[in-house]
Amino acid sequence: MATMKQVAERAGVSTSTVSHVINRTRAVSGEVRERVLATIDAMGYIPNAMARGLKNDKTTTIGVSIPDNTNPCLAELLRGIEDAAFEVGYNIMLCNGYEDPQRQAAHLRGLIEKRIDGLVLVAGAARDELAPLLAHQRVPIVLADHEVPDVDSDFIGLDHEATGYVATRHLVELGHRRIACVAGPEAEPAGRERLAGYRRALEQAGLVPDPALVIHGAPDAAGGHAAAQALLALAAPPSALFACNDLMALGALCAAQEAGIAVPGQLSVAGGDDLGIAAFSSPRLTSVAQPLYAMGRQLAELLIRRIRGEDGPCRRLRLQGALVVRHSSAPPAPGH
Amino acid sequence: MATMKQVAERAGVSTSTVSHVINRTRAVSGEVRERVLATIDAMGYIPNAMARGLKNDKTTTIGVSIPDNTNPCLAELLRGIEDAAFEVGYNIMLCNGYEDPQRQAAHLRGLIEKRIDGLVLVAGAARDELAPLLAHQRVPIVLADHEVPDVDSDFIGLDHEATGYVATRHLVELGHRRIACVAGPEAEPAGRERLAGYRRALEQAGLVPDPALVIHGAPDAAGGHAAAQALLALAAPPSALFACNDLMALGALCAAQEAGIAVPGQLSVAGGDDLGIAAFSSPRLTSVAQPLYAMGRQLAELLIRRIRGEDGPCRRLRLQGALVVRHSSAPPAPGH
DNA sequence: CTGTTAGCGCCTTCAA
DNA sequence: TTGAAGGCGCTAACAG
Repeated sequence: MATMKQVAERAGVSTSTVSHVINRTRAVSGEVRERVLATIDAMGYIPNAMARGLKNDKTTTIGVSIPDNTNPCLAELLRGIEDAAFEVGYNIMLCNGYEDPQRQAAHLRGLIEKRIDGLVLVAGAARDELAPLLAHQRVPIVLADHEVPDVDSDFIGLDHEATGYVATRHLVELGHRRIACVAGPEAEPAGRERLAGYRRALEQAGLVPDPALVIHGAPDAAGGHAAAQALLALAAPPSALFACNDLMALGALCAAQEAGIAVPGQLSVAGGDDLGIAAFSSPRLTSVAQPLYAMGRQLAELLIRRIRGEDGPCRRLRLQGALVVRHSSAPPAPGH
Repeated sequence: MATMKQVAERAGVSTSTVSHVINRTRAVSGEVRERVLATIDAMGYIPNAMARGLKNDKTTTIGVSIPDNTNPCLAELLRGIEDAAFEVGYNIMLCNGYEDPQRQAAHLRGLIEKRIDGLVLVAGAARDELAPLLAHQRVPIVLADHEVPDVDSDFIGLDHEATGYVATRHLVELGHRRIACVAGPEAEPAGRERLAGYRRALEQAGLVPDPALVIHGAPDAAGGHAAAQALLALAAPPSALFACNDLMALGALCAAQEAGIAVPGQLSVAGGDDLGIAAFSSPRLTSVAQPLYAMGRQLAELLIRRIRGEDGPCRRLRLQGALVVRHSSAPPAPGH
């Protein structure tokens, strides 16, 4: 692989001249400039970012630590980050943490060795193991969706409480009185907030939340399926159900279909992410769309602004979702 | 951020000693070793991979160029790559190419500047724009699933033809005679191969493929929905349908439900990826599971072996899928 | 067992 | 308008 020195020799100039024509950092005579450019082209010379970075103390690379890129929501977020970063010349180093503190710490260590300019952190797991690593560095960090108590980084998240509220209010307005909630694990903050929104909507409508109608489970299709199954087997089953995320909602749809319960005829279902596939489920799912892609973009943009030296107090942003009504929700059957 | 020189001064030794205790690359007296380790710890020193890489001419980073990390299949592949790479100390730089040659070329250029040790390329778009960039470098490359005519890289892909064959044969064995195919864009190699497998299964069963039963469309849920709609509106609609991928199959399920066609009662549906959500669609989807995660792992492992100097002829591997029968396929209704 | 030294490829004063 | 030279942080001969 050609080096700048080789280019310089071949073009009969000094390396500093080559450097300057590449970076347009000082005037170079037209003739010399052409010659240098020509030999760069002929040799297929491409600057070495390691050498450059060593000098300038930057890598134009940002790390992204997320629980699992396979989660459709995170995939969308990741895409937003990559797009925004690419537009301003940054690359993304992807790290799947799987909620495993050990693994996250190992990843972070690697990222610091490689001197990433900044980090987007979707901190699923505890941050305790990360603290010692971060102690001596000053890597700009933006937190995505999951806040961390004792840390003063910029934060952009979703308004989960509003999501639960909006979805549930929709069901209330349709006329439902017995509305269940298919919730994720109790330990998960996002799910807990959505559940809180669900409760607020009920209370506001003068309905007393029935504890039997809230079921916690794995935040995936299997969890939603199991929860819905349990709900439908109740002596007094709900006429509507809010699932804290779309995967659970889809699982609930599956359970209803298998139990011979018509959706939305006998059971209305609303989800909470509006995944792409939600628009084509059977029936099409009513959900609350989350601006994940936009959030990814904003995360990257904010981080890069910080990297470039913008200071000021930490930002704290909560992005709003938007209810999308489709065919899985309707007024309750007369009897209910 | 502390440097090795600072550690050396503080510990009262030379930088080479520090280097050697870090890399265990020559004997160091126990006492000195302890002292160095202690000050490294105290100062929170973390080696600079740029400097190290500049010296050793490597980055322990591999680039991954894929069309779109949001595609569930690619997300799974990506996860496999990241996992396998992480296990041996490599990081992943993610680049979404979106089938855009310009963008892919820009990404590749950036990756070369950063001197990635190797590249996993899922070459959606043309490789023509990449060739000039690669001309002067010798970056190990492994191709994933999409072959490139005039290139001699290792290749690991899926056996799409077999996928189409297996899914279709399953429908044939169920007793179906009029079997449609919901295919992706004609230009897409993977889809074309699956379609070929579909045809082979029909011919082998002595059935004459009816051109009216093959519909090309966008390879997503919307495309599958539209195709199924058209199929169901036919004077002589099919009693079964093979969708080249799960997203299309899910779209087809949606279209059938909306048309009041029972699945599998009046229409059997089989897909081709076995996405996670396929296990919980309504009804649960019969599909052909693809070993995407394993493929990602193998891709990374092979690439890293090449990076580490293993030579030998180019590998060419085709991984097999496995039929998963669920509730969307059944024998045809007596009338058919 | 330990230190000195010469680069890796690039940028950037400082001189000319 | 151009070149020479030093140094970014680290590794690896080469000497002791």
